[in-house]
Amino acid sequence: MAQKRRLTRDEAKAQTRRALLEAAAEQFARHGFNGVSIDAVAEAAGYTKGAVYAHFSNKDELYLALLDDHLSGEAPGATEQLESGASIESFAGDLEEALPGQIESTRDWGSLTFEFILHSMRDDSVRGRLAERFVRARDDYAASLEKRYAANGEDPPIEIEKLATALMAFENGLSMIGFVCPEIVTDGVYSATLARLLDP
Amino acid sequence: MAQKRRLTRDEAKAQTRRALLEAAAEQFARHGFNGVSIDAVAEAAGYTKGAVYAHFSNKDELYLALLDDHLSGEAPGATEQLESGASIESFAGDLEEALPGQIESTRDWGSLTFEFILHSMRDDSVRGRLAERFVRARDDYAASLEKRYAANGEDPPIEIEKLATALMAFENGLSMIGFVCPEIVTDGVYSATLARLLDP
DNA sequence: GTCTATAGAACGATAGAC
DNA sequence: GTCTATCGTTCTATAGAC
Repeated sequence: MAQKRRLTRDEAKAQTRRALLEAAAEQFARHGFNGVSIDAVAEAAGYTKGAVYAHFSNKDELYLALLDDHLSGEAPGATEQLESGASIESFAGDLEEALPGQIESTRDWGSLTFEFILHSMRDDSVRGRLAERFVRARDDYAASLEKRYAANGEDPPIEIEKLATALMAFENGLSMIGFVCPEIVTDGVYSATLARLLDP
Repeated sequence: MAQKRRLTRDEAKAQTRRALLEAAAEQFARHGFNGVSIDAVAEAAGYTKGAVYAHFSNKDELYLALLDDHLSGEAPGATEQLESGASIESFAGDLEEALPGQIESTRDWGSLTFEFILHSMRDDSVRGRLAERFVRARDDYAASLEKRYAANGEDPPIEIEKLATALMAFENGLSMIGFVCPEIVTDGVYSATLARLLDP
């Protein structure tokens, strides 16, 4: 309660909105769209249903607002490291070390993404928005790879865009498997596969 | 109505069960687990709730039965081809050709799978059962690979279990991306990556 | 007549909307 | 906080196979 009267009405409104969206993100990620009630979102944010309906006309709109938020935000990426030009082995090893923690820390983000993917299979407008984001991610990835190989004067083993797609597929797939069945995602799966795919 | 009175009780029961499972598969794929009521499943199959609860103790069990049904019917996939010892390139090429059709034909199953995975992330007993299936699939895959390399007198580029996990991750991830954003899953991504990963 | 798969009403809980 | 809808589940009655 440092400043009790420093927020204008609009600021307070924006703050409430943000709190509701954050709470919704966590709840949706944890329990799924249908598994979450407006009540639960409101309560998690420290408000009541009334606040939710003051900001979003219904549950679907809340969801779409969340999607937009999600899409404009940054995906957790390792791009800088890729471009740094460190050896493939050390790069892959670093990533591997970070993986278990990352799976845990990005669990919400990941399952929210999966939630969106699922929705996108049933709603074409959602699918389109998500697809745009995938294309952008692929292009970013490809650009990083390009830089990396150029800096080292090496040639990629597979055409660069294809390699980027393959890496995205592998990473997403591995994280999906890791959620369900961590016992088969043993030490070294990630780094060995990455090294194998990236090695010139 | 060819034969009105040729079904024994057991036959009728089995037929009902099959009809319920088929209806459930379609409904779940189209609307998601939480988006489908037991009533809807029953009606789609031409029965009522009573029939559903006579065959499955609850909604989760219905879902699990669906999973078992699918997984047991799917096992004979690319396995024989893998073991046949054909060259990696022709093997990968064959699979690639089959891919677009497969993505389309398994679209329903794909979204069901994701639905299941998401569900399993939120329910530990479901997660455990799904994880068992993943382990078995990984082991089967690894055994096929083992046979293949042994037959050709070659060595796998990565420890065989890790390779199997990586392939599963890649395939699942690629099919996921293909659902949302087919434009980045260009021709050759699958076969080139597969060849790269399998090449001794 | 007995048994049981199924129909369908009834119940308690919970949701979204306002 | 209320109102209405709907859900998963349980329970009971019944029709038809044995």
